[in-house]
Amino acid sequence: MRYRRIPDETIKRLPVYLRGAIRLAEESVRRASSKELAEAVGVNPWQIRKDFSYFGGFGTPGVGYDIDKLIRQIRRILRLDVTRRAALVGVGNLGAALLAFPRFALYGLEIAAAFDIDNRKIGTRRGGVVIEDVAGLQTIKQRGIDLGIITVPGGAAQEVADKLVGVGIRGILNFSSRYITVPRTVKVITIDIAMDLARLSYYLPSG
Amino acid sequence: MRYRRIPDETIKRLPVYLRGAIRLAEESVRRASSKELAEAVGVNPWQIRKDFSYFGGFGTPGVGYDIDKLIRQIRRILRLDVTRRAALVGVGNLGAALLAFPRFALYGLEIAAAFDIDNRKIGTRRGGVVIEDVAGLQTIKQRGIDLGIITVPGGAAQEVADKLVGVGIRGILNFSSRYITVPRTVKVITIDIAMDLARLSYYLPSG
DNA sequence: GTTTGTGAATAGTTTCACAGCA
DNA sequence: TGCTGTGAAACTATTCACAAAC
Repeated sequence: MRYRRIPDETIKRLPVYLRGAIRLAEESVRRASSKELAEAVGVNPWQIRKDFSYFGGFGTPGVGYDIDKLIRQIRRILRLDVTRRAALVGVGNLGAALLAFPRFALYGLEIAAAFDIDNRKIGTRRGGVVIEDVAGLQTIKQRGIDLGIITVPGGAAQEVADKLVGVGIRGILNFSSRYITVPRTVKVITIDIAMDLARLSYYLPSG
Repeated sequence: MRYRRIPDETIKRLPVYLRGAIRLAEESVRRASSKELAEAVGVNPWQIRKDFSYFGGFGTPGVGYDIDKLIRQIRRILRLDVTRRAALVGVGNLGAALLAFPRFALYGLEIAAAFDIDNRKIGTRRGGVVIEDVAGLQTIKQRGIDLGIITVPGGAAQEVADKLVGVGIRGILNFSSRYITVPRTVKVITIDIAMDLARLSYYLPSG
């Protein structure tokens, strides 16, 4: 395998493969060919093989992929072999739902702290964490947190992002309705649910 | 403008432009150049101009883009000029949060019905709709609903997708942890929050 | 002078086809 | 024989540079 830059699209698919592999493992599947994997995750076989080839290939010719090994390898590439801790800012409806979200642990993720500005919420418990005043954001780096989740209203998003960057966060998941500006060293992934639903509308047959 | 197939990536950016334009309108901005728009939405100017050019171009050379006209045009392209109605299936934490989500109306979207299998939830009101038994899914097409939102646990996702497709839904937003198989005439957009957080981990500086 | 719209050039991604290994 | 890994080909998307419009 010669070195080539790894396509961003490949990185986007790795969690999809991980999710599929974990599910197969739960169903006690030990081995799968790229064709079988393809069926489980909805990506075609040659795409899967190509993606894995960027990392040297995980499979055995004539046999396929060992599911447990695959899970370990993808976890390692995504740096999820050690549990990643995230801080969530903004415990509204969506924020509270994420705090109660059961799926994070499966991927080696944990929401380890939650912050809000509402005094009525501060000090109360939600899904395993006690909600803190945003002033406490200062402390998150010492607490081993290196991901931020923004679930505040659009108007407050940039300010929160600045704070997160200020305390040394390098990765932000932004659920707010605003585009946020950060230094180039910080990676932002945006999830705007309303926007995705809006996009879906485009594909509908006219009428 | 010669006809060319519209890139999928362009379609993905249209809601981003719409979101940015709506925000500028709220701030009473009447006109913006591609450069100003670029700053507001985080996409570079030539990309914006190219994207708009697929639809014939919306601007005036030497002047820029009229914000109100831009909003109308993008709404029309995304077929959001008439309010789109969606049915949500699975009123758990995430489902309930989406029912209370304020942002949909801005894009001409409305969650017009919610379904669950839990008798304790059925009949109760959440964010403007009364939760119905999933058996009632049969009726949604008559009620002018043509989008589906799946917020059920992974194990039930395919079954719900089949039901939605069975009653004539052509667009599905899938929040579940499973890849779902649908006929080619149906468009599925997947949002897996845990997966996106997992991907974010990859971009973190090692340590 | 300013800013759009777009063909051409560049860059990036997917698909193919098959050599090579189990 | 069956399946992986990968160079090369085909395709798709982004960036550039500038003519045309205001």
